[in-house]
Amino acid sequence: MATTQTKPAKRADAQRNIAAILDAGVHCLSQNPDASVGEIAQAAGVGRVTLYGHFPSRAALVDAVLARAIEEGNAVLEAVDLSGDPRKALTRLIESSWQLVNRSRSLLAAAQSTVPPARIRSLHAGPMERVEHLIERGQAEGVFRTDLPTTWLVSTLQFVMHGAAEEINAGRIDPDDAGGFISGTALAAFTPPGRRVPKT
Amino acid sequence: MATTQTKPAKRADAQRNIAAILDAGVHCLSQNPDASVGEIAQAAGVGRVTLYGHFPSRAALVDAVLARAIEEGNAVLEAVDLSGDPRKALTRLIESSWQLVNRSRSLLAAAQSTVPPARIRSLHAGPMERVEHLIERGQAEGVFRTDLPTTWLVSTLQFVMHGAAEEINAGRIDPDDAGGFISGTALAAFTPPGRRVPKT
DNA sequence: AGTAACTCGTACACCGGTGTTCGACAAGTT
DNA sequence: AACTTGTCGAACACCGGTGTACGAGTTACT
Repeated sequence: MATTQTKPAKRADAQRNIAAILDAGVHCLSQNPDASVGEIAQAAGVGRVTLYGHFPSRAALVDAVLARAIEEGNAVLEAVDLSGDPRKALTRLIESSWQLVNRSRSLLAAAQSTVPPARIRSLHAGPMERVEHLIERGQAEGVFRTDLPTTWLVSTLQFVMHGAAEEINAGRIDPDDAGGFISGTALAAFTPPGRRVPKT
Repeated sequence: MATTQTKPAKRADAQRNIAAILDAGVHCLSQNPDASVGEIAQAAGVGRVTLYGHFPSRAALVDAVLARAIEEGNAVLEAVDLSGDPRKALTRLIESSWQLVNRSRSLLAAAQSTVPPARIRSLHAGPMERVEHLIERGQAEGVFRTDLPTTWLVSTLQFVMHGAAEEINAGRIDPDDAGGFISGTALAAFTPPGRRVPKT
């Protein structure tokens, strides 16, 4: 027994490489969801075998990459002020969120074909919860509709953000416009029937 | 000269098989976008070789399947009455559309990885145009917002429908609810800022 | 009935990706 | 300096999918 020596402590060298692989992973998979292990290893400036030394399979790699990306995104989102008028707060949240979504769009596609859906959802739990609470507060204050389930409203916001990302990627809308389009659409969509849609 | 004999007229037998392959194609690809040629052939009750006799490559097959599915959907949509109050008309159109979208969702995913994007868009031109005209009419009559581009509104509708399909497929919402959710969301999203969101 | 069109199964070559093994070598830890 | 831990490249077996070739057997047209 003595000191719980379960951790032989990875060598500094190895840690650097793991980080490089993760970086390369998010980079490659963000451009092509079907990027091969070889490509990623090469982009990381590392041998393919070395990569397998750290990640037992492609699936494990994708999982790790996704997890890190979401964790980072979650950290960014924590900085957003969600107090005050829920509509204003939502706008702020969207402004920060949609770019994250845009970047990791292709990565998510990669994950969907390798990582089990349950795992993906659990990874998304953090960010998800944040939006959900905000929307619930807005509903309680009467500025967001209650005739549709909260979860549907959350989903709707996701659809629109993901869709906007695709439109940008296809060159059909200007990235600078996206934020305004998304919040304009979401704010209107969340307005309770019978009430006026807020201006801009 | 004489009778334009460019068509040796396929044998009846062959036509039946082609139809069976197309049917099996839409069926298989709707469940798994990565369905192999072998699977499809088997589902059609046909040898793999026979399939290759009619479609030179997997890509050509997917293209044909998608084209037929869209053409059929388009025919269904033509029956929808788009006159009268644009909001009511939109509700009707959604009611007919979203189920089509739901069915061919996975098929579209299949196409996206094999058929060039330009081709996909041109296939979608028909249905797309229909929604677009309706929205434009609504904008002209002042019941739909004009502060966002028409194309964005069209896209938004698509996002929400596709998203709803995913939610159903994941078992998170009841198929019977979907139609109401989608039109409720879209109608609110299309309402001009400063005006009241229509009830139900 | 005769002929052309079509189908079928098996078998094959090919490709690209995955995951593993090996032995030589460098880099870090103590 | 000694030793453990990683790294590297090449080579390999394996898998599943695509597309082709062949030859024998059926099915539809006229």
